[in-house]
Amino acid sequence: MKFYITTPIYYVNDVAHIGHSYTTIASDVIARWKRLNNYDVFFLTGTDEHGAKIDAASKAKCKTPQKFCDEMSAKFKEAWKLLDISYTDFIRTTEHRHLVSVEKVIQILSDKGLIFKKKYESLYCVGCERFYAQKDLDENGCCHLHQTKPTLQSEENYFFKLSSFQNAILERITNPNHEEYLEIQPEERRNEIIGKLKLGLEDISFSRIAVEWGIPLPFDKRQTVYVWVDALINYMTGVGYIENENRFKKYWPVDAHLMAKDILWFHSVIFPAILMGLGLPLSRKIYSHGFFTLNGSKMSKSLGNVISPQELVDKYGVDAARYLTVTLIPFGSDGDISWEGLTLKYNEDLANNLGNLVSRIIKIAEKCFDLHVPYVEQNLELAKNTSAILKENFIVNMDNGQLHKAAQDLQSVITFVNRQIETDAPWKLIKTDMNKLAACIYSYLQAVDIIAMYLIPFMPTISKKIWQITGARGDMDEVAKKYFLDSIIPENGFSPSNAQLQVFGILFPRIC
RNA sequence: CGCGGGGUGGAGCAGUCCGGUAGCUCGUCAGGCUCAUAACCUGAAGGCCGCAGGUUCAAAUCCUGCCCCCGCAACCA
Repeated sequence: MKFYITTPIYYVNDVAHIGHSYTTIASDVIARWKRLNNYDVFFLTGTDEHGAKIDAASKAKCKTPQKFCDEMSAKFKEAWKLLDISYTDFIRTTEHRHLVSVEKVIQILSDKGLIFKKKYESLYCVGCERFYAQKDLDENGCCHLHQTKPTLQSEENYFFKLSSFQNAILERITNPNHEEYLEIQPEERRNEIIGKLKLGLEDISFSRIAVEWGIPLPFDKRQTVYVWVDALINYMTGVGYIENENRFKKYWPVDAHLMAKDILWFHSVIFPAILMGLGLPLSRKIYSHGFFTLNGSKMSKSLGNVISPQELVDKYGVDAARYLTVTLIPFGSDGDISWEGLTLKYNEDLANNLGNLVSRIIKIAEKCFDLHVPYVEQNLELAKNTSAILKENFIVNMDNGQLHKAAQDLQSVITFVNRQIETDAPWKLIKTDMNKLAACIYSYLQAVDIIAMYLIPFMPTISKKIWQITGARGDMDEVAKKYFLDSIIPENGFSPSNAQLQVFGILFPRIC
């Protein structure tokens, strides 16, 4: 089975901050989870590089737009490398393969009579280089950003007959039985889209005359393709729409789009309309998450309160940074983030709970058996219970994109093991029953192995470290794939009796 | 009457569709344990579930009305 998942392409007028990181890490976690479940995953991310803003930004820095984009795009790649993002391909809208796709798409839509020329007159803000409706302006009729009065300008553009798709889209979004049902998560957002759709759709402009930094229309070189086709089509180019037909056939359509709520409308209305216009199958599912505020206020460059991937990694390490970013706020709703909150969660979930669990088990094994727990009996009871609890909750939550809930499931299972240790009281067994002690430690190791396997999507490196610490056998990914396929625990466990345990120091040092 | 989201113990949230002991994490307090990263385990205190009506044997949950907060502009995923 194939699974095609995407992040949005990020606009290169900004460097990666925690918002970009959130979407990208969440996608990566899901991608890794699907791989563990034996899916053939294609994971696409990339950068959006055309438009007037980029043109202006590059000129301000005395660079050509292309050079500017090369540098900014490279920064995103670096950030994703830092965060251990396992994307399959990275699409840039300035690449040749994309140019070819865009031209093709525009041509097809035009050939089908879905594109037409229209002259219109509207209020144009020179500073923003865009048109505004009266309702978008402030009480004095000025642009919010520049505080200047827009001028009345007319422009002749090519328009797309979006309006003719209204009913078709509505049907596909509202009817779960439709063969091309497009699921939108969370439900509140879905309702919002449906409500808006019912108000009616207007045809939208597909080209710009004054924007040079873009792809020229194949049939009118004086105009460039506007963002809708230029950006949304990346999902097609990325899997080989023109240049690799086999790959495209294999992976299309998109199974999951992740994005923040601001661009949900484009993905749930405009993109489906384009796809229908092209006669291609629609995407299956859209997950839209909320925005972050930092310490209660909006993230903004001018306030200087953005959090960069580098800062997060410096403070918590890659794996913890990934875990914290995607689990601190509920998926779907807006949430507030602060360094205090991040550190609190780090200490609770990772240092006190997960890290300490591994630590207490290994230390006792070191003390009593010199990291070599002898064969006594294969006690798999705890592992089976752990497995059963996770199987019931974690899997459902992951499939619904509820990453924070899946993480909670892991935490409660760690608590479950901690309780078992309290009940067994191995520190008493040291004095009374070394055989029982060995059996207990053996059982803890198996449970930890299972927890580690579920942890792989969130913490690809540390989960493997735990696998080594417990002396588990085999390539972790392979063992995990087998385990997730049939959820059977091997007869003598993942970490066999007499396995050589390892001491790695403290996995997650507490942070004050 | 623009659209949407939200108002639940000190904080942050779940529960609301499919009415019936109000749950989770953190914090606070008390106790236990000592293998562990001053960690872990147990227990307790603390809420008239925004307000007012209504339906019902029974409402946080359904209905009606009202109040308050936030997004739908902006350097943003």
